[in-house]
Amino acid sequence: MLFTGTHIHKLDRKGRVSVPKRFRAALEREEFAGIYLYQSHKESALEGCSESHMERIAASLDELDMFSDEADDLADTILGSSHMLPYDGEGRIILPAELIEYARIEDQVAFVGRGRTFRLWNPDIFTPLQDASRTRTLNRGATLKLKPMTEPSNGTRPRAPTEEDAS
Amino acid sequence: MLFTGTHIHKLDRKGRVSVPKRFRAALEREEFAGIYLYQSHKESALEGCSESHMERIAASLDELDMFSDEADDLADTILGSSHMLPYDGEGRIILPAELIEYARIEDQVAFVGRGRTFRLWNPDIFTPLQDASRTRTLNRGATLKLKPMTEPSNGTRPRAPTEEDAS
DNA sequence: TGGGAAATGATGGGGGTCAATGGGATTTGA
DNA sequence: TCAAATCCCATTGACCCCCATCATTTCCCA
Repeated sequence: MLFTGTHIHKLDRKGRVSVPKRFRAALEREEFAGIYLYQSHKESALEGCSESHMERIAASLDELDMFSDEADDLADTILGSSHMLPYDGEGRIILPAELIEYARIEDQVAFVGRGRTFRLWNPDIFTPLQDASRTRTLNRGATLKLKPMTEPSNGTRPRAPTEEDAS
Repeated sequence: MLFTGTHIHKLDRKGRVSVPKRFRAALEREEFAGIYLYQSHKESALEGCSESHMERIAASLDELDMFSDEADDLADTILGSSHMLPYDGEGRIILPAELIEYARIEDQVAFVGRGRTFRLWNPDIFTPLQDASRTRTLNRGATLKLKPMTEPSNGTRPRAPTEEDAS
């Protein structure tokens, strides 16, 4: 299952926000009923993913040289600052104050699908960035080279940086 | 199965439009009963595809360097702006207001087949473009080089790698 | 081959259901 | 014992299920 689309939901005065039904559906096979969030290191946004994806990240970090600066930094920024957020009975999470502040979220939250992961934004910040993104894509004449069809991926393949099928 | 031909359907006052029977037939093996739509970067049109095609797009993005600017932009413009639209019992979808506005659709929608994908247009905009494009093709004396046939086709073999783009 | 019947696809619209939201009550943990 | 987290229930409005009708095409048989 993929995370797609942009869904804008309200942050209530208790700091709760509904996770879009479509995203919950994409996660319903997960053992943990909830999501993981951590600060994006590049954007004023939050990165979100499933428990199994978080395990994949941890496994990838394991493979980096254990004492490299890069592994240290990634471990700190991702694993160290990640929050495990369970749903309440209505499929909402409580957004920790630290994350609200980091992403400069006010009364609305945009859930933006990115395939295997998603991001949370203040919609007022995201919308202009998305427009800029679209313009750059157009100017760049970017085309996406599609992979050959394979059987439906279940996302369990470790993300080793291989160069296979560079069609 | 391929998407072929141009089919003009009516957008009703609830914002619904029937997906052409031929297109639904091309998708009937999909797990998700519906289509994906997103804004074309190049045209005043909407791009449409199947769930498995969207999975392919996501998988291809996964292979680009995860933190590259280009992958980011494509994720925002395709995955972030895509809409997953299920059929109702009669094979119709609800066209989101955002997409209606983007493609300047009024009371009719043209579904135009493009092989593995298709596009949605306001027919008043598409028809003149189609005429122009046909004229250009004729003047250019364009020919299409066909790929050789591969083994006895019974339709069950996974497709050979293609270079088609996601524009 | 023509015409009428039947099947199928497209369109219109009513109403029930459920996702999103708000807020009170209860429990938990420091 | 207080504050925060969780549970629970109410509200509302968008979406989806259902059915009825209309338009085409297909089929069948004279």
